Amino acid sequence: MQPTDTTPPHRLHTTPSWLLTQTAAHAARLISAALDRHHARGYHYRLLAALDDTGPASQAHLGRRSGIDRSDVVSTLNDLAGRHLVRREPDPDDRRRNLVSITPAGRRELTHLQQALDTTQEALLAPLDPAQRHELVHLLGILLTHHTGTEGPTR
Amino acid sequence: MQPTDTTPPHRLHTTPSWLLTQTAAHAARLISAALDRHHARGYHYRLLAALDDTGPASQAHLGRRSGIDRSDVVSTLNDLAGRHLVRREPDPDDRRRNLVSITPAGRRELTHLQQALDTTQEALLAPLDPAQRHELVHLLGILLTHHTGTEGPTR
DNA sequence: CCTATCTCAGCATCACTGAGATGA
DNA sequence: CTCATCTCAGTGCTGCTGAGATAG
Repeated sequence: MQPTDTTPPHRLHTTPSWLLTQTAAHAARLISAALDRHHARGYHYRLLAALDDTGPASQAHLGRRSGIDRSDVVSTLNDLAGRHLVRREPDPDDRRRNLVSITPAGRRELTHLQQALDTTQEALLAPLDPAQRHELVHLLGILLTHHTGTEGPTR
Repeated sequence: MQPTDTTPPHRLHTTPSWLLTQTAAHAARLISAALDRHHARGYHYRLLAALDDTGPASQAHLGRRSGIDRSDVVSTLNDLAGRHLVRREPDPDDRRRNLVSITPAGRRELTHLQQALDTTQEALLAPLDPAQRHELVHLLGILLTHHTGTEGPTR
């Protein structure tokens, strides 16, 4: 076995998209591990957070707010409702809709998840000083608003 | 439909891991679309690039160099070999191994893919000026080396 | 015996598509 | 009729695990 085995090719090492996806993959691993300890996945957190942020909403609305596909909102909500973390009721004003709201238990669970994720953010950004963290968030924000504005915002 | 429908929750808008994974998702979309026009996927490019960078190698070595799982190297190589972009031959010195090398056609294909990806990088970073691009690459590089050094390097 | 390599089969998360049923 | 909503089923890419066969 050669010693220089796991070195990534130089070509990739300076490619922005490579750095981006690799770093994101590491972040996702950290987050996935943290959520796993609470028997949750990313979608669970994102829906609970969206509900807590904006109050009860229809599923379509929730999906748009949390960036989760309409189809995945359904099954994730099935999970959450099964654990009594959210409540699903028909909207009296529009019977096509389900009005989804977070339960007290859901809010408690969200608090736990939030704490776990805060710790994870810290671990993720450990090697950066505050100014660098701010700069990173700033740059990513520019890219994200540019591309969400350019591509498919509503979908 | 309310006008403020697709606004992401503020909680997520300043979370580094959220920005990271969202931006990476957009990058992946762009890249996937670009590669699709050449009937390729990310794994195809990464293996061809690794082969072109480091010359013929065993599959296990290739997997480590390109960060692709041993299992996925196999099926991706099946694709590439089927299109005559790589050649697989038994290693005379170690009959457990396949020696994989890139063919001239593979090198041509890699050139096309590289051009498509270069264009995509440009589109991805469009809203950033050169200094900002450099800074982004710098910051991501710090995070990546930190976490690849901390977590599982060999695996 | 133990380890490395190659291969196949399967699972998981995230993202997405298509289609049907219901109701506005 | 058209459109939005909710739901189910299925696909795809990336990443990973387990197990078997082969060979060092």
